[in-house]
Amino acid sequence: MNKSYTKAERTRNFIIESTSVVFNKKGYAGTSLSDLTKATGLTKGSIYGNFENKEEVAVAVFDYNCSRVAHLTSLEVNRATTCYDKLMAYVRVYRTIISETMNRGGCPVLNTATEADDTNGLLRKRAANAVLTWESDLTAIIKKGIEKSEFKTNADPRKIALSMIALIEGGIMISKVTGDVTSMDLILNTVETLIDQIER
Amino acid sequence: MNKSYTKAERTRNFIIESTSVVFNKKGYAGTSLSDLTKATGLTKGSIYGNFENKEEVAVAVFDYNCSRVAHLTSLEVNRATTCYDKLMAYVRVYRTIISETMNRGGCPVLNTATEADDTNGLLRKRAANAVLTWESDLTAIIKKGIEKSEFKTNADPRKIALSMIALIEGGIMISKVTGDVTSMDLILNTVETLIDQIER
DNA sequence: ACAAATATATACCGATTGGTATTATAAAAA
DNA sequence: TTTTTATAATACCAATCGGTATATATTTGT
Repeated sequence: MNKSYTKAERTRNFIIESTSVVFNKKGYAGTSLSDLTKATGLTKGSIYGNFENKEEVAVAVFDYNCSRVAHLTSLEVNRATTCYDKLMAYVRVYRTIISETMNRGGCPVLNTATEADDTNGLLRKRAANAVLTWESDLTAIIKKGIEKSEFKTNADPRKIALSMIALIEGGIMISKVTGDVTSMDLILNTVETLIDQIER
Repeated sequence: MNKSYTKAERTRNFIIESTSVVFNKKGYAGTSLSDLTKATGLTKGSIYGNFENKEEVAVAVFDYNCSRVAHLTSLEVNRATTCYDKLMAYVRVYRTIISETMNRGGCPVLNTATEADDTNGLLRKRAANAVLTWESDLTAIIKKGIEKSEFKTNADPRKIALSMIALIEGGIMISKVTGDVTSMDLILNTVETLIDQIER
């Protein structure tokens, strides 16, 4: 009975997965229902049988796109033992996934944040939450690093956390729009320097 | 005869100025012709008498929005005498205009880059060019600073330039989506540190 | 295997999209 | 001031938009 996914659940996931790239590339306003039927091979009726409206698909897709990155990140962060290495894990992850990220339309957080901040409250809140969660994850690591005397006591956790996020997101934007991955590489070097500088 | 602007030129500029915010907030795909008639008080016929299509308005608006920031920046940069102070001028400018930038829908380069990179070649190229120009402006200042022995000889101009841009653009995204200006403030502190560290 | 329940496809809806002739009006040149 | 030219408004176009009611398959529990 509940040993397997129901048909609806599988279709729902299928819709989410097969529209995840088109939504991330074209954005919420730029993606039409016909884009969704084209990407899935399903009809409008089938999509609206599993989702209330276009917005609900977009939100589910945003969550999915974020969870993909979050999964890879937590995998690498949890593997690291020291706080220093946990911070460096973020750099490693983004060095690894930058090419794939660019092929999939860029960072979903950046894309959704810039599109939705003035147009769609639901998506804006979702993107804001992703940023704030990321920030608190990083500050937690830095604070613990200070406690464990890995990091200097005068390090500003929020400043470091926000600067890391800004560098990574800004770097994706630059590399993506210019089509030059070396930009991201140099910017990630700066992130490493930033981390090195709070080491005791 | 050419002492004043022709009617068409004035209308063109009027359309650009009065749609500059709505385009920056809603994006290219999200802005409809009816948004343009609403913002201008003009009719479709009038707009299409001065522009070929919606894309041409969007491109002109992008140029206008960029020139606004570029003007303020060059004013502050040209006032500065040392290369160190020229770099710091960027921080001063963004500290000053962050609130207004947020009210006007965010940074046009960031917005256009993230929306157009996979959807609109013309706008993508425009945004890419804005980033590359900004990069070369900054690297020129840093290189000159190295020549003049203001900056360390081992400073990597492109790395510093790209990191400054990434921090500023990422900072705008974070502050805008979370509605918290203090984020941008802390991130601009990191930009200052970055500049301080290449000083001899 | 068979009903009941669920999921998908078909066909349609009014509204809005970007865009265009054509008509009316206002500005420039004579 | 009149005539010519350039500009703006009106009215319209097919296509597409997001969304829905209904009919048809397809799962699912029995």
